[in-house]
Amino acid sequence: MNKASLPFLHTFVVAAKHLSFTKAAHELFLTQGAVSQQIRQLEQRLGFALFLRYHRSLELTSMGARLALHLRHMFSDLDGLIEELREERDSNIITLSVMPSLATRWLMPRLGRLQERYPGLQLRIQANDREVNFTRDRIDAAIIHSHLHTGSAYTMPLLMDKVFPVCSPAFAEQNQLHEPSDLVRVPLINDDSEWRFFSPYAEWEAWLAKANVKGVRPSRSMSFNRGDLAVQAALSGQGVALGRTPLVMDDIREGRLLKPFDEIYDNGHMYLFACPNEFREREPIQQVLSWLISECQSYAPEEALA
Amino acid sequence: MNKASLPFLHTFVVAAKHLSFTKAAHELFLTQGAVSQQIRQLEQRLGFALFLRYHRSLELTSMGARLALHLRHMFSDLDGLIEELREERDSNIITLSVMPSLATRWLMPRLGRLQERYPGLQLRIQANDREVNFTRDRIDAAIIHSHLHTGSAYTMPLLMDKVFPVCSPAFAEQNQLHEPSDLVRVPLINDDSEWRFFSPYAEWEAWLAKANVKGVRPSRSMSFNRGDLAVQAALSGQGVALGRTPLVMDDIREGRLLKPFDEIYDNGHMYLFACPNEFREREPIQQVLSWLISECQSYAPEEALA
DNA sequence: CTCTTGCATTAGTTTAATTAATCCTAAAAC
DNA sequence: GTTTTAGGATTAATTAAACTAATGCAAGAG
Repeated sequence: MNKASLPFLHTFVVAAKHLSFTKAAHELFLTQGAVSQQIRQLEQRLGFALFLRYHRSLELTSMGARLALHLRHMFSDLDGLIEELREERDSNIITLSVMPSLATRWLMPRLGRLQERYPGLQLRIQANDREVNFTRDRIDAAIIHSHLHTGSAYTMPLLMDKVFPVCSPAFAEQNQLHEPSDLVRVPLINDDSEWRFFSPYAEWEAWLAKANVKGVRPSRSMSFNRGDLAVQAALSGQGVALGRTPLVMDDIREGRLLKPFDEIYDNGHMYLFACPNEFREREPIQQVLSWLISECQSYAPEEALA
Repeated sequence: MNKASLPFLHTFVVAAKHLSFTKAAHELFLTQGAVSQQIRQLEQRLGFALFLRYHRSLELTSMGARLALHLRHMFSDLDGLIEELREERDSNIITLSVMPSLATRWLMPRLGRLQERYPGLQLRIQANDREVNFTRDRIDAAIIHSHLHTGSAYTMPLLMDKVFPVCSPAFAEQNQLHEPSDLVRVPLINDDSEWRFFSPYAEWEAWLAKANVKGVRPSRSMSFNRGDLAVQAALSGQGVALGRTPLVMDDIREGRLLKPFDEIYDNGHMYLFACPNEFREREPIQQVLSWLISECQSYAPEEALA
């Protein structure tokens, strides 16, 4: 295939539709001669005939017919995609990908304020555990859990992700939790949503090491594959869960959860806003981001967990 | 989509591959400026950006990335099809579509002589009941069963298709079949491969009417959905089948089947060779056709059934 | 601070497609 | 049988477009 032949293919499709160079020329705002020449050149380059020329009529060869069919679909698919991409550009609907745990325990309770601030904004939340891929997925932006910089996308830090045990106030009272070594006596609730197969208890182990606790085996505990379920279990007094700041800050501030020890394990991760570089300037993206930032500042985790 | 943008799409794919206008220009034997302009124009016409330009590097926008992906597949599919069509043109392998009944009872026994005559010829028989469609199917030629002219393809009559009862000699003897009305006493074998739902016994009824036989109900007989099976049943003495000339001529000539009555029903159909007009001149098609014609002449049904 | 690299831009050139006019053929009309 | 007509082929001349080459610019490397 020669690149130069490409526009001729369009002419060919039109000619094949009409089975007439004259009519095709009219549709394409060309002269009959131009169409005739384009088709002739195309046939030369392809190496096979597309039309059978009769007295005053044309017929597609079987190759020509198959090529025309293919091209019709090709062009309409291409038009479809371009139309789709154009609509995307104009759309006010932002699709935001968020991890399910953060979505339920942090984003959802706050979404009302976003609507208050930007009533025209249409946000679609896509709760998803997969790592985001802006090329593959139809996503405008995401809140990701990662180190500072990730790939080529634009990122903006939102929330520090620190890790520490939490439980319900009643549970702490009942089990006399005063110092980390008291954990030996109680059920530990684990969140294995990340690194599930490689090292499901890594965070507990890291925290226990930091707190210098020996002899506690997190593996005897109950385990959930979603962070919010682990918190939920702690809330209902099932045991001690390892909370991450954003997932438990509201509950701690409002007294439903308790942070019985001071030790904090900082895994170096954070929650980041991310979007393709070229989306950074889009108004609805800016609105979402500026709202997220103000939301994170006014309810800073440090404050809540002091 | 503008027709004029089409060649630019190719440039875009190459530029997206290299993420460099300079390298793309090199691959395309153009200057860097030409690529730059093409991409700019393309972006204008599409209405959205394809690349993010940085200091000394490019990045695809998410729209650009999706478009590039689509186009890569599109071009490779197109190349694939064109390659396929070219191979077809050069190929010596002829695919001939034939109805299964004619294939087994007429064509197969003769194919040896074709190989003798044209040892280099490669023939692929595609036994198929569907009506052929040279645009849809990958078929070079066909033997069809029809009236004289059919559509726009090139056709050449091969064999008259006349219809008359046949049975094995032993069966005729046993059942004393002398005149058509004797059929009242014996099982009739039906071939409902055509018109199965509309009027499965049409041909028997037509023949019986022609022979002026009353009171014979073909519907009580056994029925096959393939003409060759009906003949096979007659050969093995199951009853009287309605033979069509080409399917039974060999068996009659060699005494395995008998034509007990003189009446013949001519349904106006015939077996025709058919191929797309543009294939008429291809050497292997000519060989097949000339062999078919000579085969039909040297073993003319009239002769065999005199 | 200078050099290099790579994209953008522009005016000018070159290439290629398009037109317009004519030719040709076969079918339809007369 | 002759004429007319319709539609594709062909050609030289025109026009439009793409491309080049040169320059500018900005950022990162040395």
